[in-house]
Amino acid sequence: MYKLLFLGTSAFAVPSLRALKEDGRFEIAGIITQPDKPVGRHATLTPPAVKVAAKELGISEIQQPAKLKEEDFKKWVEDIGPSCDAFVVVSYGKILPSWMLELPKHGIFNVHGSLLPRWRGPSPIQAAILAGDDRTGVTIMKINEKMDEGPILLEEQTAIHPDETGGELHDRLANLGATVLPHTLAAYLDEKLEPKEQNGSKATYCKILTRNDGRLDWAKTADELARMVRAYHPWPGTWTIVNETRLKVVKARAFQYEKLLKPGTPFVHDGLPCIAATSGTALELVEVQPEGKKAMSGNEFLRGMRSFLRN
RNA sequence: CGCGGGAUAGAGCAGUCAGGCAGCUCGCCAGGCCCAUAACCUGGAGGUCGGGGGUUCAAAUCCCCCUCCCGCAA
Repeated sequence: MYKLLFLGTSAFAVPSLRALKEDGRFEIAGIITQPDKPVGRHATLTPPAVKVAAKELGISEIQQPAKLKEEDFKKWVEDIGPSCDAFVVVSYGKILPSWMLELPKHGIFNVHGSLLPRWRGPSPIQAAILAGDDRTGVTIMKINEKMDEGPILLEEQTAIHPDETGGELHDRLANLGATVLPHTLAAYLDEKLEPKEQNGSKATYCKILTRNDGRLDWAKTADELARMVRAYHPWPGTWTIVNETRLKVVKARAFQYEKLLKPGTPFVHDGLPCIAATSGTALELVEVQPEGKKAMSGNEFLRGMRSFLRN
């Protein structure tokens, strides 16, 4: 059995953790995950998804260092690390210091949610949909000192469905990664697989997303905006301001609209709420969520908020 | 005690400030009209106004307490 340490935090990592745990070839010696964090309106201290899953799987050795250079943690990992064959990192959320890379016998491995070197960075899933890519996938790579630049063990492709949201693709890639991770890692550790260096000249990059990135910019075309709504659902979500109130856009459809309206102007077309974009395009608001309200169809939104019609 | 919005018919909302017949746009049911309808016309059913207490001749509306939902922020 290969001895592993698993580093992960969010839901994306859970299927991978589960797959390794349930595979007979590996032993999970411990978990490193982020500290419990205050979450939601009442700032309830909430454990990360990986911690919850680890407990379910009966893994008791769980480390949650706030900083990786913390004395106690460093001592712990330097003690256990060299006895491990490998570490596996899946959406852990912290950059590993170089001294950690040398600890396990055969290195540290990562599941990344894109076909590297395309979409290096922290939001590859949203980036792929936003860019209109028709294919994406997961990459199993060996971590080196540079972010997402390590040699590739395996890439598993999948088509992006035409209406697929970021959340849906996230879940599919999490599972896809989990199905290929155990045998890929085992093959490498068995010395049956030679990693390939990435072609850095083909690299593209994505940045970390915040809620502010979800503000719809009506100077773009409706097609771009519709892709953004799709890519950013449910995180970080997309929104705009209508009649001085914030309106989340959950689902939207782009269409051609020849009348000249200033970008950002709300109007009603075929009984549905729309907003003018640029280049003769407009976005139909299929499903929205006004602040303080639950999500509702565009139809329902119009029925109540008829001030939309004034514009 | 982080800031804020909300709960009224099956859905989305107005009415609350300033107490006085429970409303609007839809949906639903029945009928009519039409070559036709997600159109139009007529009629109808459907409400403990989130819950509890208080003030009042009278409370969706004013006062106190509680529950639940949501936006922001972190």
